[in-house]
Amino acid sequence: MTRIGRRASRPVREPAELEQIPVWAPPDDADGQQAPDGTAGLLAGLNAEQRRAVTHGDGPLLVVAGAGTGKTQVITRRIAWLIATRRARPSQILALTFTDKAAEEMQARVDQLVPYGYTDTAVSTFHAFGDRLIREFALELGLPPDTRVLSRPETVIFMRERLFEFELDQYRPLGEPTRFLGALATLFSRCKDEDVSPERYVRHAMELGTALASGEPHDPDHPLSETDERLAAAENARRQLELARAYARYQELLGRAGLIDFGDQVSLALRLLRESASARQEIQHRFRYVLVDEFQDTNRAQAELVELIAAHHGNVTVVGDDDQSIYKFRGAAISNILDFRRRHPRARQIILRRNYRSRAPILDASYRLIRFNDPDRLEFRNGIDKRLRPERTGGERPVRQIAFATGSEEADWIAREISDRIGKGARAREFAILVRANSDADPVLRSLNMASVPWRFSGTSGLYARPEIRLLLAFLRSVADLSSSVDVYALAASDVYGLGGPDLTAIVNTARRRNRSLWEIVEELTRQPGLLRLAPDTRASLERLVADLRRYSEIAHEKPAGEVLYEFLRGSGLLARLASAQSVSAEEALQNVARFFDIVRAQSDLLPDDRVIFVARHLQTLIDAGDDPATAEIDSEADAVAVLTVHKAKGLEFPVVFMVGLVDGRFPARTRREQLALPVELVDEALPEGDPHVQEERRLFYVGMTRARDELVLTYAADYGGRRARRASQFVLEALDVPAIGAGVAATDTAEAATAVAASEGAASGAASPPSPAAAGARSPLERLTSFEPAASPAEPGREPVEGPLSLSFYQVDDYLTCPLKYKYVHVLRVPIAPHHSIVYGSALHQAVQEFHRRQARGYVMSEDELIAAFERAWSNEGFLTREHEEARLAAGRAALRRFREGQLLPEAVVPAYVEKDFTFSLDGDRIRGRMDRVDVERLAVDSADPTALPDTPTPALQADTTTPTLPGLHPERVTITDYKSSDVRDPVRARERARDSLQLQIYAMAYQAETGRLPDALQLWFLESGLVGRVEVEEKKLEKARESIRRAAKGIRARQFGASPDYIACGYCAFRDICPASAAR
DNA sequence: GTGTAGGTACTACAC
DNA sequence: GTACCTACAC
Repeated sequence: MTRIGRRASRPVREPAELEQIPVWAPPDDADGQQAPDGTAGLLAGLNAEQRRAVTHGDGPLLVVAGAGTGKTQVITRRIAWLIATRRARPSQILALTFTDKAAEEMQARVDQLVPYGYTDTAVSTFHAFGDRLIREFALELGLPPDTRVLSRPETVIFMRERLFEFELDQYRPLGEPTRFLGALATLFSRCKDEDVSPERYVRHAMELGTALASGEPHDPDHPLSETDERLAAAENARRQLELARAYARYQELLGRAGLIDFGDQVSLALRLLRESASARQEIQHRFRYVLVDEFQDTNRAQAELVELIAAHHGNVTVVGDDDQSIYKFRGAAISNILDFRRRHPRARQIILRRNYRSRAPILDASYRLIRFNDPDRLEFRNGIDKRLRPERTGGERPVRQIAFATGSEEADWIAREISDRIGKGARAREFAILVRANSDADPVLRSLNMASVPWRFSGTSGLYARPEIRLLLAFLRSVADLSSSVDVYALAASDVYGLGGPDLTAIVNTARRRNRSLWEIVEELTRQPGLLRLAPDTRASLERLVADLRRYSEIAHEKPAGEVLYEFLRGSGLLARLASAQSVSAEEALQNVARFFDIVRAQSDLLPDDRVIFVARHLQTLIDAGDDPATAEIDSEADAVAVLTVHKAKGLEFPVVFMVGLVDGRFPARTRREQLALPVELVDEALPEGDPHVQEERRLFYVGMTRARDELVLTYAADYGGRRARRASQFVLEALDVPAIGAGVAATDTAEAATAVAASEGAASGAASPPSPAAAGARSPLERLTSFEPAASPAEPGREPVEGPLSLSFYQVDDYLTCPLKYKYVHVLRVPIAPHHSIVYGSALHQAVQEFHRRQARGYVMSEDELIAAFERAWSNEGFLTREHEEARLAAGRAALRRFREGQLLPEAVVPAYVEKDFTFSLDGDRIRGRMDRVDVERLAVDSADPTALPDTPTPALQADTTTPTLPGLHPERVTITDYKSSDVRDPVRARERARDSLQLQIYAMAYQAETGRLPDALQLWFLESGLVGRVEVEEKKLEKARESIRRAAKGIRARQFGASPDYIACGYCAFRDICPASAAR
């Protein structure tokens, strides 16, 4: 399509001038036929249905446009047609899309069809459109004219800064007050998607409470008893009210600050149309035609907005395909499209069936698959036929499924296959590899690298995780706070200074031993070289590190953060190194650095002060709030294999598509409940008859399949590193119409995988014959990959295994088992870390309780004031989020101690036999040491000697009976070991589970046995905040498991194996996550 | 059937 | 940490 006409010099006209607009004649049809209204060119090349859709006159129109049917053509040509036939001036047309990218593309196409000067049609995203309305009518909405829009991470920071202005209890645990902020932000955003106002949410929550009070009759079939059901309902009502009020407060605080969030861009526009009659009239009058792309992905609020704008004239065209609705998780209401005709009985419906993209076998398989979503499909519900008819015929290849033994074989095979075909003349850009989740791409990318196949991966995050950016962040944090040893350590150990080995260990250990920060020690070392014996090159690097940090700290007071950062990049030689390296990775790193600079600049602009100390802190808060931009992508036009998620692939097409990792649990992904879900009563969406999650996953699979033009390959493996063999995705079976082949689908080696390929290619349906299950007996790759094998990670280079006995505390064992690298940071390198508020709180509580017990042993009962004074003496104000947070924790601690003291004053309370009891015992020649909080030794009455008869309370109702004679074979006393916990456990079941799984308690049991020759009877965790106690009996089986864990840790520590074992959760809580090269956090 | 232990995954994307 | 599933014991 070529551009025609020239930009009109005339200004935009008022509606009254409409009739004077000169008729713009589009180019004629190629065959010379001219339509009477001069629009033939616009209709050229369209099929009959498309033409009908484009030339639909007034009134509602639903265009059901399946994959590859020319949907965008229809919308853009319809816009051009409406203009060309003078049904509307360009500015009277509103076209709405979801993404900026889609809006841009559509605008470009409209520009090609309509001459310059006529293209002031509003092609924009819902959000951009809403934003424009909000600003135009800011006065009506009571907003300042310069309202700023907060991104999601920014809303989290906004709430964090005002955390104690919310009335929260359940959703602001003091041990981790920010824990639910992300979930709250999601919930509030979902409310806006679903057009639920704070008032409505609060009303709903109140009604839950009233319904409870008025007493609904108990359903005898309900699984819970009447009492339990009432309790659960009351708890739910309470929580919902807490959430609803938090939502109302959030809106109130935003309003007060003159800010809005993304959700508001639509919901406020909606409110404007609802509440201001004049604004409504004006807007309805302004837009005579409304067109919506991807209508199946609109949420409730967006659909409502469209309805209101078009309510007056009903000129609304929606284009979509219910089978491609894949954004339910962000509010897409498939009922919008399913119910369109019910809401608009006069609506015309046009179905586009001709598919210009895919060959017949691909369409057949896709259709077979999607039919499994019946009856919850438009086709079934409205009794229509929307099966796609292939326009591209000939040269068909069957859809293939290929099974592999392992994920790496799967990835290798694909890489080799693509590489071979490129060798035979294919272009890399003809291939796409679709994954369900971004993380599924890693093995594929590795294999493509190995096969030297160029690729581009469109991840949407990961910038801050890049090593070059982590280094810059560590630098900024170091300069902002020289006492941050973790960051100074990361900087020292980086390539820039190259420190390491025993010298660095010695330096760090000195810092820890002398209770000083790493910076203080390195700084002292340059002034007093005699402090430690160090290698000359270590000394030189240290001098440089200290001089640099001094210099940068100095200029950081004068210059903005961006300049300091640039100085570092230049001064350290990093910039030169990256710029001169001729590798793709260096180029990428450079671009990532550039991107990071943009962020530093943009965020600096928002702050009242743009110097490092403020910018560094702000950036960290932003990262903690979940900000995670994409990494740089070099040359998106390059000839490379596209590796992308199915979501990202929507709207694209490729000659050859591989869908990988197609196993149960990955695709379909397993269902996960939202952390805080909007109550179903507030969601105005009819439930489908089938499983909504599986249906959405099936639609996603359908979208993936229909990206393929000529060839589609579905692959999966039995072994993705887990212990269990994986089963093929049900979707593969549905699409290819093969019976389920159950577990053990994988071939045992690549030769067999190749057989599977051959079998697939021969079969008409493209189905593979099920390969034989993995050979039994021998250790499977599954086991080899996942079993914890210290030998798997190499010992520290240049270090001999530790000779002689180790001395280990429980914390050392526990840290090693969590992650060997964490063990190294904490116990070998001993990098000093800033105290966490939970540690401050826990240790103050402990100290107060222990003092109470010590005095108690001497016959003195501390008064409440004395106990609390002891608590406050042990307090330190480090690590708390805010002053309010610290106050809240202090108050919680005082309350816990009062409760604790009262329990101890009851007549049946037990006076502990030992407190703070140190121990050491030997296990396989290693020394295990530690300290027990509390040991109780109770004399038992004979008839109470059955320990299982004891109640689960912290103060067992037992009478000490000194006259009871000792019976042979029976312990006349009952020994209980207690560990006090300050963590927030409010559920007795949880308390017991925690005790059951506690390695610490098992170690205490062993220690007691080693010292006294007998095992204790019970072990318990005492949660001071709730007063709950989780208790377990001692069992040999558990003890042996605990010994096994200790041995495993000891073996690894002895061999100096400190390879990281990154874990999603453990990394998230690790103090070293910001500097750890292996961190899996975020 | 019920309880326990062990294994697994902690999305997808955008304004 | 935790929700959920499966296998297995009783």
